[in-house]
Amino acid sequence: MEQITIKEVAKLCGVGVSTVSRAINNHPDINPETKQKILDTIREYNYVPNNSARNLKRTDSNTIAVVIKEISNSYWGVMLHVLEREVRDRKYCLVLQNVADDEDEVELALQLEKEKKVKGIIFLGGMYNYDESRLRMLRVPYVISGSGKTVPEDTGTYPKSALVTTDTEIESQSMVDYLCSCGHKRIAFITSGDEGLGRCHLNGYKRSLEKNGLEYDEKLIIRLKPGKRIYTIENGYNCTCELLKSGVDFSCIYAISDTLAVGACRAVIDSGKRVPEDYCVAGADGQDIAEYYHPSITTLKYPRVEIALQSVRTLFDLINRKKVVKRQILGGTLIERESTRKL
Amino acid sequence: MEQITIKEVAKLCGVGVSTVSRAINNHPDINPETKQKILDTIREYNYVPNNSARNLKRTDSNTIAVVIKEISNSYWGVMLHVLEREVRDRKYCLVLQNVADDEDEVELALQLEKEKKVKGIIFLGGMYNYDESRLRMLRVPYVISGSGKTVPEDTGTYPKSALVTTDTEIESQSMVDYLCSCGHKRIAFITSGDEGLGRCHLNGYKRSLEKNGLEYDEKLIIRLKPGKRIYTIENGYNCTCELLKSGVDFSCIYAISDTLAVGACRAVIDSGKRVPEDYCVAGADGQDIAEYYHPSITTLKYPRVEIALQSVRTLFDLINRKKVVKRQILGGTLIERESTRKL
DNA sequence: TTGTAGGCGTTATCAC
DNA sequence: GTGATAACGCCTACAA
Repeated sequence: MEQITIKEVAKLCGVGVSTVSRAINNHPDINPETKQKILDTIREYNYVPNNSARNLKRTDSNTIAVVIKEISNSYWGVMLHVLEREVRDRKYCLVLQNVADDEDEVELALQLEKEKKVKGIIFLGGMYNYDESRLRMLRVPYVISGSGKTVPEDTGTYPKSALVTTDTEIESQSMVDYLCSCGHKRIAFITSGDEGLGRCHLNGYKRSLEKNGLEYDEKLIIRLKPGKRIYTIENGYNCTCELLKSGVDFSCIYAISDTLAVGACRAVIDSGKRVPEDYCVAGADGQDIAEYYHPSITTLKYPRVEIALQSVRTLFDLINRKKVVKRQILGGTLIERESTRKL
Repeated sequence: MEQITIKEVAKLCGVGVSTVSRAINNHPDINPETKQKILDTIREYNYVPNNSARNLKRTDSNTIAVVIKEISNSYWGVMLHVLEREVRDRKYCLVLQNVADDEDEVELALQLEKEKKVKGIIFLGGMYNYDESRLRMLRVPYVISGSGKTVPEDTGTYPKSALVTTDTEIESQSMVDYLCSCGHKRIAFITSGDEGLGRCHLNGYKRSLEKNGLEYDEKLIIRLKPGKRIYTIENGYNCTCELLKSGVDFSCIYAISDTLAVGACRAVIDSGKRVPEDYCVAGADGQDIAEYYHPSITTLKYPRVEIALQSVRTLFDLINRKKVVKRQILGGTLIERESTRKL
């Protein structure tokens, strides 16, 4: 069975290629009968238009690209779901592009733009240490969603980019503030060892300690090695086990993701201690599991659905050349649950 | 800043387009100096080849497509991660295509084949009620991974497809067998209401009851409405709450995913009862959370990494026209944990 | 309402 | 080694 092209469909129907094209693309100027006949033939011979050829010719492709840092992270789940739905509601297509830990998201976005003639791009995760000059080369609008600190200034007539995210540093600071207010003086901190997100969290942690007049102790900081799959329960479990074994004194563990916090809880439980009686545990990001774990886990609930929603809306505003807010910082909500208590 | 094409690069360097093409594609017959000069110019002017045009011309694109039923399901996490790595190790690219609950995966695959000239396709999830005649139209090799019951017979010279999965029905049956062996006589069952996976699970459940001489009671069956995001903790929680309120008599809950089981556990706990003392809970699929939940959850651990690995290997074997096993059924492992006990 | 022809950006096949 | 040039499959003026 060979590749069937528009030409052959035309021949099969005894019409010209343009007529077939018109039938496919719902152009108005076409005889309904011819159209029906063509559509039937297409069905019968299972003709599928070649999108590469289409994109080569067309200026608009009605597709939105989502570039995701480590797609295997469960954190993106709902967000992807929302994005998918919203984009589909607007009659656009979605293409997903994973970017591995050692890949450059901007480079991939540049490719995508050329290749798929995407109308816009949403960056999910990463985007801390990007090359701004490369980023400027993107001619399509884009939104940095759920991470990153800023977005280049506009140079053209219309705004081309926007940021929709939480402020990691402030959020982490508020969590540590809360833990301090509970009476904790030595808070172990599980964070990512990278210079992007991990650094922001750490800054927030340090700031809070300072504000609360507590001493910073490097021994309480656990830096997860950058590399694949940092935010796993297993990681949280293992490093907490080590911490417990190390004999370092602490009364509370704060992890920068709920999955890590789950691991931390289990490690405490397995060591024969209790949460929160012996050690308190707090997480961040607000995944479902924090709510349903036993004990339920105190966390910072990031407004993920809201972020996803605003990202799509903002992207379409950019596409439609409307005014947009360049930096939307959405606040998280600190949710006290069973895993923490006042000392 | 305008789109720069290969033509302009050629002009800029004072060479022909074919020479530029050779430089880009690492062809051997080219003067290293010219090549360097071209590469420099490309860098300077930020030329990015248009992949649509490439794909139009090229016969091979060295990309593998993964078609995923509901990508937002956390179950796929590790598998995606493995696939990504394996494909990259073989110097191929990966494109991800989500397929929503109401979309047809085969249709999307057909598109992908034409558009991206993919060398092969891996179907993740779904693929129970596909249109076999459409599936046969795929000319590239494909592997149905982690789900589905069978794969069409080969018609051509070389095998074109393969199946790598667990046997859902048998797995579910073995879990219910186990629960029966613990002394449970009334096992509530949380499953998906669809005709694919949900049906297979239900068959296994029924078979086991029969084998163990137990009566099937429709009141114990909770069918989650097909639609978006079935496998959420929240779903498991809500339907268990209802079940508990309904007053139906049972001693054990078996849910077809670990996330559902987590929700079930929490519902039991919130109702003031204990797991496993008052109600036993078992899950299936073997996600991390089942191991780290408190209590840890008895589950069927599907060999997800193994399935992903075998899927890639098999796909590349198909691509390279090697012999392959058409149906690889990998067995799951029943892991007894804290959430169940002998009555 | 329909058909013809040119071009989109690239690669491959030729000559040179 | 290099440079024209013909495809690749589609869309869209423009002509009929």
